[in-house]
Amino acid sequence: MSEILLHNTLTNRIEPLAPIHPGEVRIYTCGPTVYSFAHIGNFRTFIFQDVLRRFFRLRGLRVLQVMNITDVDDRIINNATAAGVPIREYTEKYIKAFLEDIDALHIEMPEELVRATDHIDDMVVLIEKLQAKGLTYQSDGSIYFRIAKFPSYGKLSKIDVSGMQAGARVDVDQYEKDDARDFALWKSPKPGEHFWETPIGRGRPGWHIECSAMAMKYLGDTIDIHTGGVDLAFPHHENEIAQSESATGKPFVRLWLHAEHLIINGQKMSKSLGNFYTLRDLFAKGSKPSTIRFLLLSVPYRRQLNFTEDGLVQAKNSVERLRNFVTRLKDEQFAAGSNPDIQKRIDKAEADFDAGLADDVNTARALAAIFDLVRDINASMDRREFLQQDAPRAVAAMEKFDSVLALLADDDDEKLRGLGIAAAKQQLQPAQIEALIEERNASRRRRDFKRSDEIRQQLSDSGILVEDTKDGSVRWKYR
RNA sequence: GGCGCGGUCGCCAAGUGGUAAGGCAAAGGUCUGCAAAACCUUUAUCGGCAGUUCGAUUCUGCCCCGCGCCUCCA
Repeated sequence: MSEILLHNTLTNRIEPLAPIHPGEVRIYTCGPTVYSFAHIGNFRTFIFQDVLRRFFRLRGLRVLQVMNITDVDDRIINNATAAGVPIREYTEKYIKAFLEDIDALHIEMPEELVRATDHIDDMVVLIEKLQAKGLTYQSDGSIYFRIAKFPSYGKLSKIDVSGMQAGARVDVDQYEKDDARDFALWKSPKPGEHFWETPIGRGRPGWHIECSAMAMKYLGDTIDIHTGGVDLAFPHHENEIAQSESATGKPFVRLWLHAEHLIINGQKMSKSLGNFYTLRDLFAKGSKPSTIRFLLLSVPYRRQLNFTEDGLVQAKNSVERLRNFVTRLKDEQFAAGSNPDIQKRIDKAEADFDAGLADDVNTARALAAIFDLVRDINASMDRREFLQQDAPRAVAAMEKFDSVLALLADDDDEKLRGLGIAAAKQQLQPAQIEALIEERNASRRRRDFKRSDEIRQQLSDSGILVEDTKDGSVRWKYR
């Protein structure tokens, strides 16, 4: 097996993965800020890191992934204040929604899902460490990190910050800073605002310190991989580096992986353009979870993904093809024996799939390997060259692929129902469906095809596809 | 202006210095009572110009176009 290569934003090169702890990859992922429902772009990033961790596991590596939940920031405070509830209460519903969303998309739970507000003490300790080293200063009760004390500032994003001036396009944050580039580690409370009483004063943590504190607490001073959306490289990740490396004197992260953004019909997603979608929006409009997952993972993560209606249709049909194939493998009867060529073919597909993912998570290549296999095996089944012993092997290969892709389980309907979303057209109960199919079977037996076709049409109108198989049995599924 | 990404078949998209994977869609066939599924066949010379080379879509330069970041943002 080839070594796993990943693009490192820090060096702008493709580099081999070399875990610090042999056999275990430690990953920190910037999770959602729970001031609202996560949008579809967020999930592009989360699905990327899910594919990444699943691939590591397929390779036999252990994964220790930490994802944070930012449950305190300006928007949350403002919204909670407006709603007249404590921030913890305000964020609860969005955390719950987030968990439901990732479950619907088959995104695995990280080993540690941690909330910022549960780690205030850790952040305070880290800030104190920076204070002790003389890297900070106070202003109006807030504590800032002095960028000038960290000479390599900018190394991740390659941004030359020397030209940044206060007032220009830089948020002066309504506080007095010595240098526009400096960022807040700790913010003093505005009147009426929620605050924590700590040794470094009253207030709340800055956004960047939370990730540094939690990442190092759970993963150590130097972590293997840190992921996030491209927009986070500056300033968020840059600031994480400055804080963490100043505090420990060690490299903070070995590999920085940044997922490109998703755009909608060629335009940036934004509320003002009216093209801002949450997952639930798309589900409500009829998309299946598996469709979204396929679409979001089908384009390699470092490539911008243009999200379109057309793309949804294509993704849906592609998933269908994969599922149909597995159904055929399991349902069809094959002649006894095994075909050595088939095993070779499967081995090749597995090797290609692995090589694709090992090449900086090239999901397009990995998918091509699968579709190649699907076509070849379908053809060999048609030619009767595919034998009984081959079937379980092919199924096992598909399951192996699916341990990374997670698209085959036909549980879309169940997931949607779990979210309280059911397609309006699916009004028939399973018992009614079975009854109609039984009537259709009877019609067919007496060759009353007019009646049988009527019934199929009726079911079709309710979103149910009826298929007659070669062996005479009939099966149905939601479309 | 700085930094970065991209422009490959109708759509999505991989890829290599020696004439281009895969998926979706479309058309025509095979199969089917009809469908569905599946299979077969058909459909590109890789934004433009110049250069390097025996040979470039793949390297270099310039240009055009799209997008992102540089301020909160996955």
